[in-house]
Amino acid sequence: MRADAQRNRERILDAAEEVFARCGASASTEEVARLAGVAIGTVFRHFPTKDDLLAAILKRLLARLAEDAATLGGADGLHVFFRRLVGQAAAKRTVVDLAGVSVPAAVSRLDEAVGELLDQAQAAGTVRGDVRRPEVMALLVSLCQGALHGGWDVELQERTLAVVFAGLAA
Amino acid sequence: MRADAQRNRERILDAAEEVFARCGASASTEEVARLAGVAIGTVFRHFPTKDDLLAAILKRLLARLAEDAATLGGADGLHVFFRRLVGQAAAKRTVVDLAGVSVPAAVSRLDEAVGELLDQAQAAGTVRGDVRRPEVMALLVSLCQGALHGGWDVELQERTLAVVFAGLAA
DNA sequence: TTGGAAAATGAGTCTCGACTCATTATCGTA
DNA sequence: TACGATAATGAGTCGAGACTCATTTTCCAA
Repeated sequence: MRADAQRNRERILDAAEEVFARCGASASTEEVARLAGVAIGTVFRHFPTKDDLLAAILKRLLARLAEDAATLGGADGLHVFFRRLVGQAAAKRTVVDLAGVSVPAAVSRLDEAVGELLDQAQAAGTVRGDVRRPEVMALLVSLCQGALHGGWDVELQERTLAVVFAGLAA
Repeated sequence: MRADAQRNRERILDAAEEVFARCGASASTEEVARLAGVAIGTVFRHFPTKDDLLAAILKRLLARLAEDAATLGGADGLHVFFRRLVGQAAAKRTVVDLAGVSVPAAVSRLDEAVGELLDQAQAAGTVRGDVRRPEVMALLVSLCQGALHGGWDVELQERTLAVVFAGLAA
């Protein structure tokens, strides 16, 4: 790949991440091109359809989240991760919006990272033993959706998470 | 209002409820008109914009939910309501989709009904005393969103709700 | 029964956004 | 440097869906 093409590809991904984070997946490709400083045709050369572009940034975001999760651990790693993710949900609409576009590999990596955090929390006794990964992911996703659509303030978020944490511990 | 106008208004509302439940708020007004058996112009005569139509059915749905909640009560009324609502979330996309369209009065009636259920559950000791209405609503909304976008099966739903119920009780 | 107001009709307008492609510009190699 | 391959450009096409309005139909009160 030529150097200019490589450079533009990066610019487009960065721009797309910002635009979709701000306006959700319904933002126009035109807007992405404008922010990236390239013509609309260039965006479509790199990503033949809008879905391809969405999939690409979703993949990046999920990979970043998995990485982030991997740096956490110990008794309350899972709790920290929950709090962090839910707190960002409103700002990063993208992850939350994208029920349609799926990136199996990236999702499963995140899934594993969360499983790891869960194992550690259970070993430390912060989370009871019969809780399994699927419901933890379900709760995480639900809370992110809820936070995004509900516009929670910090206190409500904390109170809501407190209930869930109590449920995981009880 | 003339009799035929009244009749068509009802037909349109019923059709809209079904169409938006099936396809979400992005379904076209044309589709609603077709199912209602009226011309597109008739829909716009009754509801000048698509948002007006969405607001109208949202109002009906919320009123129905509030009514439904009012018939429940006792120690596990809140729990039954949660299970019922989350179970329907995937089928009734409409309520869940509609972050944008708001119908304050209808929402606050639902809010009150849930508050009533919460009071009774707390009186019965099924839910601990320091839990408040806002986080209960937040959890309810989150779980509906999660169930819709995640496509949960019955077991996952039950396991997820079990964690939340434990958190409310603990 | 009938006159006119209210309502319904549906082809047409308008906007918006995804996507195309002929043309022009840029890169990297020989 | 020169040249062909690769990439960028952006005006234009296309389809979809919200909304309009001149015309026709239906209702109902006198």
